[in-house]
Amino acid sequence: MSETHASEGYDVKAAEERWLPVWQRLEPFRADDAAVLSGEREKRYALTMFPYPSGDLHMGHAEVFALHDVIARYWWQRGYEVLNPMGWDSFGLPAENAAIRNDEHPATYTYANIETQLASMQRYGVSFDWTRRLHTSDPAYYRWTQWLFLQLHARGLAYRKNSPVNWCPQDQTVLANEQVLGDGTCERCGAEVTKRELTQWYFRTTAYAQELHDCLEELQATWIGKVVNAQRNWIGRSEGAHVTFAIDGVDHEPVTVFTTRPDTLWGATFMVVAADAPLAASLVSEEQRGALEAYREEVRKASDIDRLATDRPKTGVFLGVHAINPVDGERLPVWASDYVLADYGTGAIMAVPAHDQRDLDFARAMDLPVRRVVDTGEDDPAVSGVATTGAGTYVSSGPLDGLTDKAAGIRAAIELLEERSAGTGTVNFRLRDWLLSRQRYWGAPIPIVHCPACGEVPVPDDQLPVELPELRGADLKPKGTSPLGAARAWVEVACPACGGPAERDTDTMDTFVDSSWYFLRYLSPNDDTQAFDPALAKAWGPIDLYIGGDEHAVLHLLYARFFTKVLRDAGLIDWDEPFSAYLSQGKVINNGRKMSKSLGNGVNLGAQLEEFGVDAVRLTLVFASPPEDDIDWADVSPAGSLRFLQRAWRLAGDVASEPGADQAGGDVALRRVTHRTVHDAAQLVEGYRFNVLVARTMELVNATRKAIDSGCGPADPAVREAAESVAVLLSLVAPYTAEEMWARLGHEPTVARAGWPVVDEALLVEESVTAVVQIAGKVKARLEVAPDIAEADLEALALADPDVVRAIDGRPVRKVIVRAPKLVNVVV
RNA sequence: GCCCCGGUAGCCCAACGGCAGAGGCAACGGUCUCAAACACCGUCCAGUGUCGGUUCGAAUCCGACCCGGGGCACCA
Repeated sequence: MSETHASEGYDVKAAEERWLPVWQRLEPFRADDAAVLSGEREKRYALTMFPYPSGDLHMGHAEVFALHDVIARYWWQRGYEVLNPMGWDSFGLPAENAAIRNDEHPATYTYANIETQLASMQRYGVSFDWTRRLHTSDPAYYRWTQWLFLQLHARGLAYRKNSPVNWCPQDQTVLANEQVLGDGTCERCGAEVTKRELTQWYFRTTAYAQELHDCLEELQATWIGKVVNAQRNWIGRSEGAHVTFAIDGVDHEPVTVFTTRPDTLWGATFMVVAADAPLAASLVSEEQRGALEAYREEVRKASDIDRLATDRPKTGVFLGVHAINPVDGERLPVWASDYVLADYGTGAIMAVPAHDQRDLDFARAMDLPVRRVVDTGEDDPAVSGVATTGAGTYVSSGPLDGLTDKAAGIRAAIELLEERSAGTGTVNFRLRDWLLSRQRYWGAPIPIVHCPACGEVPVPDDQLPVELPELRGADLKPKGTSPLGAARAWVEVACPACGGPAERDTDTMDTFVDSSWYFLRYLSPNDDTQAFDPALAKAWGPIDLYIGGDEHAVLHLLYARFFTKVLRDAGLIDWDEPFSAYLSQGKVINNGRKMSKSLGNGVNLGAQLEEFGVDAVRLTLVFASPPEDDIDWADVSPAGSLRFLQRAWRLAGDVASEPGADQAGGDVALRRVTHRTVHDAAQLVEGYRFNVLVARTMELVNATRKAIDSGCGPADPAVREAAESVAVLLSLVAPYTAEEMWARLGHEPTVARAGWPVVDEALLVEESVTAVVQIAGKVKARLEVAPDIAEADLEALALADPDVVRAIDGRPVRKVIVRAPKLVNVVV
C-alpha cells in the first residue's frame, strides 16, 4: 500500500488488520449440521477445488476464490446454512521431487506450504469454514481412501490387468489416459509419454460409461457447456452393431467386429484386425507368420508422434486367412494393420472402403476391391478416392436395396443379423478404465497384500491405514519401480488370510483417487469410524455449486462423478451426481500470454495485495469479465478498483442520519435506484453474472454520491438506505471495505451476516417511463408516460405527437404496433 | 474432419426480439498544485465478424461462411 493510495482517508491496511481478528473470533461462516439435519434452515453446499500445496497462492487461486466467495457469501446473506469447506490435495509429485532435491521427507515441504497457503487464504478473507479443514496426505484421511479402494475391489470395480500403458519417462510412473494430453504429452510435466507393458490396477469406469454419458443431458442446463461437451467427447458413445464372421477353412473361433454402419455390410471387401492384438497372432497362417512378425516389429518402432498423425500412409500385412460375410457368404481376406486399435471395440473391423475413408485409403494402398452399396449421387469412391458417408439409395445390398433412409437401413441390417444370430445392435464407448497405480512414493498405498498361496488379499479394515514407510531424500529417487519396494521391512508381511509370508502391493494410488471423494469427507473430517456420515451426505449433498479450472473438465470431474455413482450403488449416498451446478473460471493471463517464468510476464499475487489491498484485487478479478472468460491483467485496473472502494467508503462517512432512521419518507428517486439494484443484484448473483453485479453496485454508488452532493442531501434517510445496501452488496466481493462501511454506519459486525435488504416491490415500479415512437423501426419521438398506460391511450398519444405527424408526412398508416408502455411502431 | 463456446467503442465488457451503452480502463478537457503525481468533476468514442433469411422491428432468432478459444480424432 503506497502512501498515495491511502491519501483519501481509507486505510486499506488498517482495515485488514482490524477485521481479520474480529472475524476469527465471530466465526460467522461455521456451518451448523444440526440446523440442516433438523430442517431448520435450508442448506447450500458451496465448493471450490482444493489446491495442491505448491508454494504460496497465485493469481489463479485469487480469482477462483473471489468468484466462489461471491456465491457463498450471498447464500449466507439470503439466510441459508452454508457449507463452504477448504482443505488440501496434499499428495503428489512436486513434494516428492522437492524431497529428493533437498534430502528431506515430502511431508516437510507439503505441510510447510499448507501453512503458508492457509495464512494467505485467511488474509484473503474467503468465507471458508476452517473447522472442516482436511489434508489428503494425513493417514486419518487416506485410511478412508484405502477403505474406498477396497469397497470398489469388493464390488469387482478395482482389478489388475497386464496391458500396454502410458509411461511418463520424466515422472517415472504410469499415467491414466485422462492424464495424457491430446498431443501425447504428460498432463503434469509435459514430457512425451511412451508405452510400456505392465500389470497395473484399474477402476472399472467403463461399467458406468452409459450412465456417465446419460446424466450429462441433465447437467447441460447447470454446467458450463464446454465441460459437458468435453466429457461427452471423452466418453465417446457410439451406436452400432457387433457382427460375427466365421473364419473360412481353418479351425479358429469366429471373429466379432464393431461397426457403426451395419447397413454397409454388403460393401465389406476385407477385414482388418489390430496388428498388436493377440487376435492377429492367432489368426495368421503359417506362411504369413513371418510377415506379421516383421510388421509388428516395424509398428513397435514407430514413435508415438507418428502414431498420432492421422494422415500417414496406410500399412499392413495379409494374414493368409479369409472371413465369411454372414449376410452374403462372401470370402473376405483378413489383414492386420496399425490403423485398427486393439483396445477399441473388438480390435477388429469389417472394411467397407466405399463408405469409410480409412478403409478406402487402405484398399487403394493394398489394391483391394471397392464396392459401392450406397448411391449418394456423388462420384463413385472407387474412382474418386473419396469415401461417401451420407445417406443415399442402397444398391447391391440384398434386402436393403431401394431403401433411402440411413436409420432404416441400419435398423433393417441389425434385424437381419439378429435373425441369423450373426450379430446384434450394441453401443460402444471410447472411455477406458481408469489406471490408478503409480510408481511413486507420496500417495496412498494400495491396501492389497500379494500372497503366493491366496493371491490378491485385501488388507482387513481394522488394519487400515496402510501407512507409508518412512522414506526420504535419495530413497525416493524414481527408478521405474515404486520406491516402496525398497522398504523391505514394510513390504514383507504375513498374509491376512493364511498367515504365510506375503508382500504388500508397492504402488500408490493416483492422487485423483484422493480428490474423487474429498467433498464427502468435509462433512465429518474428524470421524474415525467411517469415511463420511451418510446422514450428513443426505442432508448437505449434492454440492449446489462447484467452481474450478478447465484443466479438470474431464479428469477430476469425471472421476468424482464415477465415485459418486459407485457410492450410490453401495447405498452410502442417495444422489446420482455430485455437482448440481458447475462453473469454471478462466485463466489469469498477462499481455495476451499465459503467465510464465520464461516469458517473465508473471504477476505476483502477494505484491498486488501489498499494493492495492485484498479487496481491490478481489474486486478487480470479479469485475474484469464473466467468470468463465480469461482475464488479461494488462486490461484491468486494480487502481481503479481501489478508487471505487474509496468512493463507496466515503459514502458511509457522509451519511448524516441515525441508524434505524425511518426510510419511508426518504427521497423516492434514490430509493427506487436502491431497491431496483438490490432486486437485480440477487438475480445477477444467481446467474453467476458477478461482473455485472459489480457494475450495478458502482451505479448505486454513483447515484448515492449525486444524491448527497446535488440531490436530497446527506441527512435524507434514503441516503442511509442506499449506503447500507452498498455495504451489503460489497460484502460479497470486498469484505473488508464492506465491514468498514458497516461500522461507520453505526452497526455491529459482521456485515457478512447482516442479511439481504428487503426489496419493496412498490419501488420497483417507475413513476414514469420513456415510450419510444418509431416510424418504420426508426426512433422519431419519445414520450413520458405512466407505466400502466393503456395501449390505446399510448397509440393515440403517439399519433398526436407533432414530431410523429411530421415524420409520417401524410403517408397512409398501414399498421401500428403498440407495446405499452415502452414502444409504439408506426408502419407506413 | 466432428463437436462445443465466443466475435458489440482504442481496450475489458453491458444491453426480456423494441432508444446499441450499464460499469470500468485508456484518452482528452477542467478543478486542485509553484509545477507535477494523486484525487475530484466533466467530455469524446462503435452500429454489433461477413452474407442471406424470418419479423412491423434483429447485437439478440434461423442458415451459410470467416476469425479466435477449447474438446475429440486412424475410436470403425
